[in-house]
Amino acid sequence: MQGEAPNRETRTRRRRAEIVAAATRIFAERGYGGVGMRDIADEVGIRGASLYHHFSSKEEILFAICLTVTREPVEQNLPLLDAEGTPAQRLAALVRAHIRHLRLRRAEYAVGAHERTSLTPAHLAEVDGYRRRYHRRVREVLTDGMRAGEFRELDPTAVTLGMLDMLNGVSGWIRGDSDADVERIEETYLALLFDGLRS
Amino acid sequence: MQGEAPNRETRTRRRRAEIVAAATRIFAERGYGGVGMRDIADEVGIRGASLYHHFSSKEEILFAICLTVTREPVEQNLPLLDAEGTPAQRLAALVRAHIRHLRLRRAEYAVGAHERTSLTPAHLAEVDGYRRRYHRRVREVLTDGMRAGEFRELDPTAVTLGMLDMLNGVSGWIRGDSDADVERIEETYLALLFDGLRS
DNA sequence: GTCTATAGGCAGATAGAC
DNA sequence: GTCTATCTGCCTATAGAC
Repeated sequence: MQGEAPNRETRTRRRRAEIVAAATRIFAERGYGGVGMRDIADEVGIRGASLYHHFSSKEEILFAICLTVTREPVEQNLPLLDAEGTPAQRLAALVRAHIRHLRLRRAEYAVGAHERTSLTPAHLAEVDGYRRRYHRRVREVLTDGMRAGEFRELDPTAVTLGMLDMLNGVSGWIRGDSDADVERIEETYLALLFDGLRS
Repeated sequence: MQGEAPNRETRTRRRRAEIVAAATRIFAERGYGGVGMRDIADEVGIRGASLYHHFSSKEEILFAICLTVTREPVEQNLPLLDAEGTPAQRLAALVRAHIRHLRLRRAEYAVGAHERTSLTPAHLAEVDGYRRRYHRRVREVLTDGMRAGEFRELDPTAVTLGMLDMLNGVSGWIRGDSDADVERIEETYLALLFDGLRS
């Protein structure tokens, strides 16, 4: 049933999400090292010590942020590469989905890009696992397209890295732009990636 | 005269450069917040307090690092856009120069990209001034090329941002690669930017 | 689940001798 | 220019009441 009063578990989960959202905002502004647990707590409206009921450490909060920008793209965007269509069509769908997801989670992307070095080695390894999986699958589609003659023969690893750096970089400058602005970014990036600058 | 014993001023400048180099290495590894003044001093072989003879704060060291990756490209790469040749030829020269400078200073680029939020507002403004100047001049050449019909009509701002994000992203994954590897990156990126993926 | 209170440690920075 | 010694404050995390 929908619309019922949320049970205890749901309320706890909501609080967790609220903490992660608050931390994301201020980590993005001032950096992980420049933000204290008290700052996060203030933003949520509770005391610093209360955060430890939800997370065992500050780094666990950062880990949660980093996971959403590496696991979600694997789960939500990669399936588009398994759909029907030519490699170019499927890659274009992924580019669009990538930019849209990034727009939805732009602060999380910015934090993930800048603060990875503050993760514990174990957490960094897990995050990087998702990242590598994403890169590998993109590279595969590029290679498929080259074999099929749809793409020109270029170093697929360098193209994957360049393309994803270009896409992820959007999190560094995109603002709360309108849908129209985001669509223009998509069109420009697709045109640049597929057909290049030269007329 | 060359080869003379360095005077006092030169020795002091050398020490400053040594400190910046050491700080760059460990900031890149562990992040600005994860590194203490004692860590930097250890790397140089002096005591923490001695650093304050050369820099008035930890943030001043970060500022020095950030300046080298924003001022040097303006001074060394931008003049290539004023040389002879078509916009495409001049832009290609800039792309090559950008990648080569970035390779030389890859740790500095990585630190500059990740730790800008830890700069004071005044220092951030100065660093961003160079960055904006670089972006503006690149956008101008793109616009020139579009007007001349050499480039396709695309949003020049989005292309500038995408292109520079792609280039700067190289600092995140390039290792001490051979000249041949770096040249392959240059060729792949130029091909992708100018002619795109589609065969 | 949130609070008050505080432990415990570490970091940036300074003073002043050599 | 580098040292030893130290101040001062902040920050993560814990203990235990409500």
